Amino acid sequence: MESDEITLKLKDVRAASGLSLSKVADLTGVSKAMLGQIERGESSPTIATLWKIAKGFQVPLSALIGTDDLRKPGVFRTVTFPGSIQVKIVFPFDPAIGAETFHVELSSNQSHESPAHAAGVTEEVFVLNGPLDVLQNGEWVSLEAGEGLRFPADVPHGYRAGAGGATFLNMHHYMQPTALASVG
Amino acid sequence: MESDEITLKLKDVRAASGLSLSKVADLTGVSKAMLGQIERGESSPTIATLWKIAKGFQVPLSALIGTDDLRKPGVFRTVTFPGSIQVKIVFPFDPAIGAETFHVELSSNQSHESPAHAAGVTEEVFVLNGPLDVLQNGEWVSLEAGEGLRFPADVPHGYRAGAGGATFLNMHHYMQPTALASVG
DNA sequence: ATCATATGTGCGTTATAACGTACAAGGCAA
DNA sequence: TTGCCTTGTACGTTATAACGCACATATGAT
Repeated sequence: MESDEITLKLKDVRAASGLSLSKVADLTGVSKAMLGQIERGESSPTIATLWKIAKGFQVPLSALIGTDDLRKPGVFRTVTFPGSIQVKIVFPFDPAIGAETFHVELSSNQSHESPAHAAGVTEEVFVLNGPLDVLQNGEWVSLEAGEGLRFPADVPHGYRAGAGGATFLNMHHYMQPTALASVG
Repeated sequence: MESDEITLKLKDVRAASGLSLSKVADLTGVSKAMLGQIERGESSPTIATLWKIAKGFQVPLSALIGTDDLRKPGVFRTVTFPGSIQVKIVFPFDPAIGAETFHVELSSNQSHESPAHAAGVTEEVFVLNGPLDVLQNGEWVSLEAGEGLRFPADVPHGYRAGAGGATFLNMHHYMQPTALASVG
C-alpha cells in the first residue's frame, strides 16, 4: 500500500510541545496507545481522531498532515524595479505553485493604484512597516505592521502609505481556471 | 460526542467534478459504498482513505476537509507550544490557492527541527528579524532580515535563531488544484 | 540501594472502517 | 412496455482503528 506517502507530523508537533503521550492522551481524549501507534506509523487514524488531536493541541488540522506529491526547485532572487514605487522580487513566479512575492516600499504619503487583475488572482498583503492603507472594493482598510490582508485582486485596488512611509510584502496567487470553481 | 465538527467536502468536490461514485471508486481505489457513506457522514474515513481520494482527485488533502475556522482575513491566531516556538496564522489555508502563511517567532538561540514533510509542499521563508539559520538538506543557510528562501519541504529542514532571537514568515504552498477537468 | 512516578510499547477486546456483492430507483434505447 | 446500463444505497464479512490495561524501562527522590 502506498498510503504511507502520508507523513503525519504528530510526532514533530508533540516534540515541539514537550508533552508526553499521556498528557496528550488526556488532553485530546485519544488513548496514548493509539497516539504512539500513530506516531510510529503503525496506524492510520481516522479524521475524527485526527480532529481530536488537532483540537487538543489547538493547531489547525493542516499542521498535523504532511500533504501532497509535487516537488519543486526554487532559488531566491532579488530584483529591483525602476519606477515610481520600489518593488523587489522576493520569490519569483513559479508556475507549479502559482505564486510570486514582492517586497514593496512606499515613501511618505505615496500611493499606488492597481487596476483589476485577471480573475482568479488572489493577493495577500503583509505589512512590514506601517501603517498602510489598502483600497479594496472602494473601501480603504488600514493595516498596522504585522497585520495581513487577503483579498481577490480582480477588482481595482491600491495602496497608500502614511507620513512615515510603508513597507509590505505582496503575494500574488494565481488560481488554475479549471479547478474547484464551484467549491466553497 | 460532538467532537465532529468536521465537514468533509467530498460531496462538493465530487459534484464539481461531475463524476459518479463508481467513477470515483475506480479512480481512487476506494469502494463506492465507502465513498457514499463518507459523503453522507455515516463514516469517518481514515487519513489513508482520504489520501487515496485526494490523490484520485489530485487535490490537496486539505481541500477535502472543511475546518470552518479559517477564512478570517487579516486576523492573527496565535498557537503557542509551551516552552517552544510561537506560531501565528497570518493567512489560513485556502484550497483555491493552496497556500498558507505562518508567523514564527524563535527566542534566543532557539531551534526547531522539522522532518521531511511529504512531497508537494514548497516552503518559503522571509526573515523579519534575523539572523536566522535555515537547515535544508543538511546544510545551514544563514539569512538576514529581509532575505528570503524558497525550498521544497520534502527534505528534513529546520530553523535556528541567533542570540537575539528571530522572527520570520513561513509560507507553505501546496500543489495547485489542477486536475478536476482532466479526469472527465 | 529501594521506592515512586512517568515515560513509551505490547496485548487482548471491542468498535467500526472498508470491502464486495446485491439491491431498488432512474434514465435511455429499441 | 422489456431489457440494459447507470445511479446511489443496504447488507454481511473482513480488516483494522481505538480502547483499557499491563508491562518494561527510565528518571527522580528518599
